[in-house]
Amino acid sequence: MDITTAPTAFSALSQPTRLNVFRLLVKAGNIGMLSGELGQALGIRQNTMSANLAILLQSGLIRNARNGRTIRYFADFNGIHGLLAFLMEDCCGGNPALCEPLITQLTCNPNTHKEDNDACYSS
Amino acid sequence: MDITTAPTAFSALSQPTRLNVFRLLVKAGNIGMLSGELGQALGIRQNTMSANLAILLQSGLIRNARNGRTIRYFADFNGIHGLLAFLMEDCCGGNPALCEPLITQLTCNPNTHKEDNDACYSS
DNA sequence: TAAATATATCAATAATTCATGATATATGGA
DNA sequence: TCCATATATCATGAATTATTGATATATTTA
Repeated sequence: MDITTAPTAFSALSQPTRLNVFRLLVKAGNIGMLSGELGQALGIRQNTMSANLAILLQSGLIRNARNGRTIRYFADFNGIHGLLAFLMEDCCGGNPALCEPLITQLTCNPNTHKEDNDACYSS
Repeated sequence: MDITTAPTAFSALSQPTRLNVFRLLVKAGNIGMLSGELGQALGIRQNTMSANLAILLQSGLIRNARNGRTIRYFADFNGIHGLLAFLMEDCCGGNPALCEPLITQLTCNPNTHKEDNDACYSS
């Protein structure tokens, strides 16, 4: 993530439908949601949803996987982590070593093995 | 922060100059930077910088304070925290109580009293 | 009060983005 | 092979956004 790619990612989140989609996918975690489910949940027409999902995909904040006729979308926690780390770089008075693990915890990643990310799942 | 205000904040970060400004202010912490310093640091004309600062101000991600002829700008860590908390709401499999303190730590707030926010400053 | 400095506002044009209707592609089932 | 389902792509017009030159406002100093 750098100054050329980060604005694209923030732009992807700057539109209400796309932000709603993203938040639904964050909540859905590694279960994800189908394109049609997202459209139905948010009351968005098919082609509009498709176009907005394409913009989110290109931003690196979500990913997808086809399964038969359906395509399932997921939040991409690696991409989210990269974006937030870039945004908050050198926060806390220029001590990135301090903030980095906090960002990692914030964006706890259901795509990784559970044992790599216990903070996300332990009580 | 809600679905009507968050897109405005992400839109504010979706433009390279404004994202550079924001990151400089995050690094500057409670020292902040003058409008003119920001323009000089980034090579941006005066009125363009003023317009972009106004957009960031309206987003709630930065704040300012006039001091004589100059106006000093600061990252608004309360606003940042609100935005990221909204973005990542119910992350980690729907356990907001788990993620909330992580977001709080991520956006450690130099505006608050040090003793309220030790994680940001202790080694 | 007049000049200088720092920043904001205005008006206009150029560029970008958005939702939509129509259509195309991909897959599965009869 | 034909049809139905799920999703993507295309072209277009409307709306929004960005930058710029010019000018205005606020503050300090002479």
